[in-house]
Amino acid sequence: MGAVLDAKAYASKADRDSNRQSTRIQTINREIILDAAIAVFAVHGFRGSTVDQIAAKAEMSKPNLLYYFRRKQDIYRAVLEHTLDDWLTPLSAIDPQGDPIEELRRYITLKLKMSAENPAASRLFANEILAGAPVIGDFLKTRLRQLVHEKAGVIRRWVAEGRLAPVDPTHLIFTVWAVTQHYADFDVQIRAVLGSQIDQPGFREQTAQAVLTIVLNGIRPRG
Amino acid sequence: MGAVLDAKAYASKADRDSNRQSTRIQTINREIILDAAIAVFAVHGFRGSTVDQIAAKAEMSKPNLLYYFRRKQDIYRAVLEHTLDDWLTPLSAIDPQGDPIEELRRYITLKLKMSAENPAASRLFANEILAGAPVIGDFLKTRLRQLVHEKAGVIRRWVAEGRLAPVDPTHLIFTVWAVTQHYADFDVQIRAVLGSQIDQPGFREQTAQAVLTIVLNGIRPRG
DNA sequence: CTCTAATTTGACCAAATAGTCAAGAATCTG
DNA sequence: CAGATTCTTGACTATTTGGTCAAATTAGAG
Repeated sequence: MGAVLDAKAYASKADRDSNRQSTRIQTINREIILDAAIAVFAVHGFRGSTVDQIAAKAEMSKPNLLYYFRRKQDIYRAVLEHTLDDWLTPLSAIDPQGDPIEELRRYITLKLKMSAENPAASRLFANEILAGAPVIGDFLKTRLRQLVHEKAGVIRRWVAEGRLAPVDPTHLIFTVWAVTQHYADFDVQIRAVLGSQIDQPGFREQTAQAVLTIVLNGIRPRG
Repeated sequence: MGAVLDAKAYASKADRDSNRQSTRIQTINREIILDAAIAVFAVHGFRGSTVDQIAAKAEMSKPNLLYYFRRKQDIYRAVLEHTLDDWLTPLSAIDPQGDPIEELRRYITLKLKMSAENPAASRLFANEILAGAPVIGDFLKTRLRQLVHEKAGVIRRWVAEGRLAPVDPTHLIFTVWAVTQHYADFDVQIRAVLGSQIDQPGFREQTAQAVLTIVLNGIRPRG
């Protein structure tokens, strides 16, 4: 898929030195920085995060970090860029030729899995959206919008063919997003309510089962 | 219900002067400040918001604002306190004696209404939770936890009596929270995807209808 | 109206923060 | 190994930010 957000001038000193290929150290350190940055931005958002925090988490001096990404904004954009594609893949993968219930089951399961395995990515988006989507706003209005319209069309066709109960396709997609995001973003709240049982093996499967029961039975056509 | 979070020393100069009653001006200005503060904190969270922003939105000088709330923390706590009770009321109101489907329909409808009418409150919580619930953590682990356990018990009984399809009660509550919060917190994303249709009259009813269809049909026992 | 207490604010301070820079250290290339 | 390049960092600057304070203004009680 490639560059999702508009490339912004030059991100670093290394970049500015013509478009030479990245060195080994550059590759390693950029990865380290992005990993540290997503953890920090996910908790406090862009405004609430500091370059020092990211540098500390990356175990790197601040000037060194700024050697790879000249400005805080550049780190932030890079992190979003780095995560955005992955986030859309599950929806893209819904297959119009497949079995409706099976496709949606797979979609929900995959989304829940991603939320569980990479909650920081989910929280990063949540923060960006809460702040008014200053960086990914255009992306939402173009790429995301188009993808949702496309997949809503698929679901609408399934409904028309009687293979799904009558349901508003867009709101169905929103509902799935809502629930899957929730388990990542509100993890602290869920932990507070459930206590230790969240760490028991099988909790994830149990969650998936419960969500699938609620959502799928709601859209499955009555016998 | 009263004080939800632990009172923290004295919030303001006025408070410190013994527990004299609030003056007219105090009442007005505290209200103005809290209104301004919720709008600011809802967008950028605690760390990302500045006292100057709040003062500007309240059309008040910063020292004047700090005359009513001595520290940024105090404003933040007051805003959360001010909102927390309202947020729980709908769940509290679920009546074990009522009709299951009717009770849940009312709960979901009310939650959606609150999200639509006061999205800032919803986003304030979202930010607090994303930041790790530093302030309301205790509240979540005590009051919220207890309330959820109680209402989960009610739902479990309904299921046992065959008045609801088999469903995990806690996950059902989480699902409802997820969806209702989503329409407030991710408003920007929803707007980006739907475009202008979100502002058409009847959109809220349409949303409620769609959500109720998905969730309720999923838990309604099959004929 | 007068006196007191409450309210308001300009000017200020210390700490935090984004970002710079020059010089030293490590790495790579031939 | 030698020279060039890349990488790293201590020390620094300008700006932002949370919070203070004394003095001026306004509101309220009698």
